[in-house]
Amino acid sequence: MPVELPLDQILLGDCVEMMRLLPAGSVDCVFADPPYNLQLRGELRRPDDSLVDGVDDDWDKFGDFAEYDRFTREWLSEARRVMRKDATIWVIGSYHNIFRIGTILQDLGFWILNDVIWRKSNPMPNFRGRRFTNAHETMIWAARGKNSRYRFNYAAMKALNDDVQMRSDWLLPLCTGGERLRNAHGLKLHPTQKPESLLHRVLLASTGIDDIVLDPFTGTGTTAAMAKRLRRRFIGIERHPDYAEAAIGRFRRERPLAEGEAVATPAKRDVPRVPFGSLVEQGLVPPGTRLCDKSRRVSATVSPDGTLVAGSRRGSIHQVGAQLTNAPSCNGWTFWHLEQEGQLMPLDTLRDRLLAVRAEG
Amino acid sequence: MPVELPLDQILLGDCVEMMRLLPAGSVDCVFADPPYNLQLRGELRRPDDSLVDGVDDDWDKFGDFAEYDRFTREWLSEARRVMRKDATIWVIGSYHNIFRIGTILQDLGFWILNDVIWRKSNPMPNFRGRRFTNAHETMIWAARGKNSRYRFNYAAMKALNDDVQMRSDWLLPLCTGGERLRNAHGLKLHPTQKPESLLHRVLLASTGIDDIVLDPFTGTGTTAAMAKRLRRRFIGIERHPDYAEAAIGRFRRERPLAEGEAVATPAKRDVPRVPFGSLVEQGLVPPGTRLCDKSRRVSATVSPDGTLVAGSRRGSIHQVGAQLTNAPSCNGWTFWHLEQEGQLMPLDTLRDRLLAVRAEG
DNA sequence: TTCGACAGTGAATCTAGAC
DNA sequence: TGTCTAGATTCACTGTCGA
Repeated sequence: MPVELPLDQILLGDCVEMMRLLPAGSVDCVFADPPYNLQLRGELRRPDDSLVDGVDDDWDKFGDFAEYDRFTREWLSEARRVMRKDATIWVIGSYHNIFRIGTILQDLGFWILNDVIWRKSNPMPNFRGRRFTNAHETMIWAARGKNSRYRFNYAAMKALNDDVQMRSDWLLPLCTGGERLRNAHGLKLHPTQKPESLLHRVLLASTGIDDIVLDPFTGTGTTAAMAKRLRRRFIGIERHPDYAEAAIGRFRRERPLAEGEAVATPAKRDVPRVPFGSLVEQGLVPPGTRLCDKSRRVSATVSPDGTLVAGSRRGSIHQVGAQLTNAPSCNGWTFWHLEQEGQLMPLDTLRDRLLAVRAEG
Repeated sequence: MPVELPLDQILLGDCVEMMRLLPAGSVDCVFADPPYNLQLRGELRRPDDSLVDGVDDDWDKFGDFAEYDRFTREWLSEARRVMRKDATIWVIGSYHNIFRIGTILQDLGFWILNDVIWRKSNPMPNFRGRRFTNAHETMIWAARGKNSRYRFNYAAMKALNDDVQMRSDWLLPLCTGGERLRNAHGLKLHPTQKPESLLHRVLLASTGIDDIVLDPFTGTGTTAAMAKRLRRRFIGIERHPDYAEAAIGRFRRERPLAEGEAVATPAKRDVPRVPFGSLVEQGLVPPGTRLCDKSRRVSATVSPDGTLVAGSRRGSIHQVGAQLTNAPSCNGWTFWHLEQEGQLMPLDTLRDRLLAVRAEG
């Protein structure tokens, strides 16, 4: 058994084998982004006929659920051994694998603290229109055991979120632009590089300065870079020589923030956007309601999906308003009115009411 | 075996036993809000409502997970039997139980379509400041099997969301105010009554008018009420007499939307088909018209029989479009454009016009 | 320099109906 | 059950190029 921890290094090799070389109870926090076990069946094209570059790498191929479960149990068991009693672990995944990971975490004795939703501000759309846009990924945050006295930097999280408690859903963009590592041909080096903002928040929430962070699936080293920037210590493991090399270079280039430097970058405020459909769903404008314009010249009926119907016309509040008045465009929020106690009230007013209620909550 | 389905009824009893009485392949959609086995009032109850022995913190013991898993496998297996081949199921839960449910769904052969996040606009804050505010619940939406040709009302969902694709994260408020059922003392009747807006969206997304919806854990009957309002058929099961009674009363009081008012935006596939030839016949696109793509890179001439000719190529608008772009397929309706007053207009727009004229005539 | 048009792209389990 | 084909299907953002 080695007595020294390989701090601030990225080890090349299989994560289970490499973790076996680490002493028990030696790390404060684990962040893991394991293969998702996507099962893509064929090629997918965008409506403009361009090809989607899907994840078809060998490292994401598993025979069946049993094989994936075995793999998951193995690396999670080893990670648990390496964790201090009060350490916590983050695991990120999608619906393909996250349920299996959550189950195994619980079975191994981890104590789930939160499931945190990474809401992507710019996800890939669903091109075939057969499902909801897959616009999020799930992270499970768990302590080593039920009685762990884990670290949660409550005040830092609150400060980061305009002085209200940080919620379990985080709105963050994908890793794009200059942050994305590319090879000599300009192609992305890794198909699933995570954004720095995500790891920044994870480490800020659950670790302290000089804490030891382990990432058993380092990839291109986003965790490594953020750990160094935030003055945490880091141990990385990566099986792929190309990824490991890129991560090592990235880690070396990264500069730690000056000691004591403010590290809280405020969260991007979620701009409230209210589709007309929300007013319908939430009962402020029930389906079947009759709307009319200010002068009661034209009218239309509200459908359950928030469209208006007027004779054979159906469409959004804006579209139907424009059609009925033969105008090129129309602001349905101010055009359409609701009768309440003999008074006509524009939809706009109702929307303001919904926003006011939300702001209170 | 009964020959008649107990439609628009709420059955009092254990959901597994009651589902056994239903014929296989008989329902179109299942919505289930199973018990979480949270520790309420210091008691931990098993799925069969028996009290867990000993201290009140036993949920982490493997034995209890095993018991919950057994219960979950049982009711999900029975639900699957009752589902039509193309039916879908929704299950809602939190991090306490949703990972186990997701794993078992997959193991039973269900095919996950989305995990949908209900983001609560007004969640309960975290009082101890030891975790992130638990501000969401997770729903899993799955088809009965991998090859199910399930229903997804894409156009209705898009309309509901201001004409952009509905995402997998939904912002909706908790069930409060007048919607919340209360007993004679003004106390809430059910600890986790779901908001009507949530079920409104679920049913609008995944069912059609007159579809049969099953809710094996009816509780106070939000699914029942929304099914009736939206003119779906309903089968409910509830074990607790107080809840069943409340749900039955609520279901009886609920009024369905008028026929037609319950209709949402139809899928484009369901709109009457217009052959391109009829645009030619009716003079909207006279024979000899020159069509081109959006960027005017390729062009073709319209024949009297509605085929296109480009050099030596002749065929349907789709075939010629595909050939000229070397694409495996092509939607001629959106690919080909007509020049009108210097502007390029897709054939799709002309088709919409023809349909509108027909509807009025 | 600035602006607009256009092209490119991201962890994706992505068709339906007739024959 | 398979085979064939008509035709349905995208959002937010970044970067480049040309005027």
